Amino acid sequence: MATELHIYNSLTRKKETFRPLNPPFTGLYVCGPTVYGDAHLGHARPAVTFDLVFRYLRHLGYKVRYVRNITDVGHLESDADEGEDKIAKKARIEQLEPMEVVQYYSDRYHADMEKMHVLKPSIEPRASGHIIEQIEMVKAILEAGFAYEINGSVYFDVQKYNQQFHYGKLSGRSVEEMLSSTRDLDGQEEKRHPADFALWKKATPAHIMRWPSPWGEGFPGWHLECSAMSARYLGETFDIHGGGMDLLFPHHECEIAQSNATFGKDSAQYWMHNNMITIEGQKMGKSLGNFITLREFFNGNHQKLERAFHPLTIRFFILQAHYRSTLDFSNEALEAAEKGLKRLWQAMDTLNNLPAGNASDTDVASLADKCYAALNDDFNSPVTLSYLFDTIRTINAVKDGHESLTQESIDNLKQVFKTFVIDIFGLGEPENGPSDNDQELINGLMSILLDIRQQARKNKDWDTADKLRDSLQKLNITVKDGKDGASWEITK
RNA sequence: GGUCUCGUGGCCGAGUGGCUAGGCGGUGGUCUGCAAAACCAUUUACAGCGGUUCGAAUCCGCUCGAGACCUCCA
Repeated sequence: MATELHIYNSLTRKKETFRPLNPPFTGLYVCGPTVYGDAHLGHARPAVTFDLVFRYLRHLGYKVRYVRNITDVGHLESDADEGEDKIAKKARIEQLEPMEVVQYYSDRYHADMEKMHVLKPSIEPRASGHIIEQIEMVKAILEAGFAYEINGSVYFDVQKYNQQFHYGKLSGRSVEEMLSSTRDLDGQEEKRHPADFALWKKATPAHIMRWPSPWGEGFPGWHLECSAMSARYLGETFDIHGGGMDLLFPHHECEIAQSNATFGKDSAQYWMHNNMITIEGQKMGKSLGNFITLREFFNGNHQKLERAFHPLTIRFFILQAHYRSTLDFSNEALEAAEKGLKRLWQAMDTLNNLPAGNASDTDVASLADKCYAALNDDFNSPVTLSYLFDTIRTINAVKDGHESLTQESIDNLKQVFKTFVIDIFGLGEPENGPSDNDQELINGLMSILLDIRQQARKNKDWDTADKLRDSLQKLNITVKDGKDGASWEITK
């Protein structure tokens, strides 16, 4: 049973015991979104994955500084010189100021994240706010001799770097391979080597987002921002760097190179990569155009969606798979997730009203240990959930009088469920219903209606009873007849 | 073409040398005026072929299939 946290490190390709550099402080950096469109399901994966990491580390007592950037500049359409900045392109199309685009989509991103119970990071820096840091880093790399300037742009000299360091250590590639396999792209004649990448790009006259620099007006390269901002807020070396698997190469490989070129050492100890979400067996991504935005999931407004799904269903769906596995989207899978989540919520409800017995038939004390062991094993959320679901069977058995639990056991379970479901998994049932006053009123009215219906049922006046039930159903209120009278629930 | 990952029951998904996660669906049942909901029980599996082993879904090899990265992508 793992009592210490183990993390799969992409850099070493194995699970390692987590040992922060300066406990209890822990630094976590995750590559955030480029805000030029609404976030889609794929974006939810790293957000939820690293939200779990953030929550769990905090739960374990670490003082976590979680930095997740917003890319608002420097992210080119292609790596070639002629590439257009994604933000600027969107701004041009929509006739907006680039920062207007950034603000608009950042706000929407935040709203989506909040609905999915993704906690805000400790710091959410924007690339455009750290131009100075990036210029300083370019200077340092130039001084160290690992970059060259040409026509107002600065490129990282991969070959030279590779003589002293290992370019490709993260992605398992060699520079020689890259030479032979790199495709020919237009506009690369400036580079000395196809694998070289831009640290600073000269702005063409048409380029809107530009800043002065020692090399003339331009803008920073995409890979640079994460290196500069992580160093700024977490130091030259820090604990965990996360992101999607598709960023492993070249983005993270370049980050490692930049850090080594600047500071002579790797930035992050542990590299974590979440796997992709697929749709019909293929990666869901911007370039393939097969993505469904989170908003579309929330309102059901997409051709491929049979209906809307609650934000927390999306969250549960993601947590039900291990973060390093691909996860295939389908309506059926989401419906299954929705029902599973409901079962979880219902059990927690049941737990609050469970009658205590004199003895416990089932040992529930080990539940917490098992859950911790699963999470300590590289954040294995699906196994943790399976333990909780096993326990739900016991909870229901107690409710039905088939088994019994002592008050102590029940309190223990309440604590464990709260800890894991709400605190760590962030799956607390939302109370987005009416305010307390309104709720009291509704409860009172419902109680009157159900009384009337009960009376009708007693009189075998099925017409009245069913009419009441059907009318309430139209208001999305489901009446459930049970042994001890009827209960109701607002569905939707 | 290169690098890598993966192929688990109707579906989604864990596990990873022996003790058959879990969810959803299906089926049977409890409850019920009926229904719904809920609950209980139950069902089928490890792509194929070889090898290692007392024993493999789990290790090795091959075959077939899928995907990711190599270009922007979470």
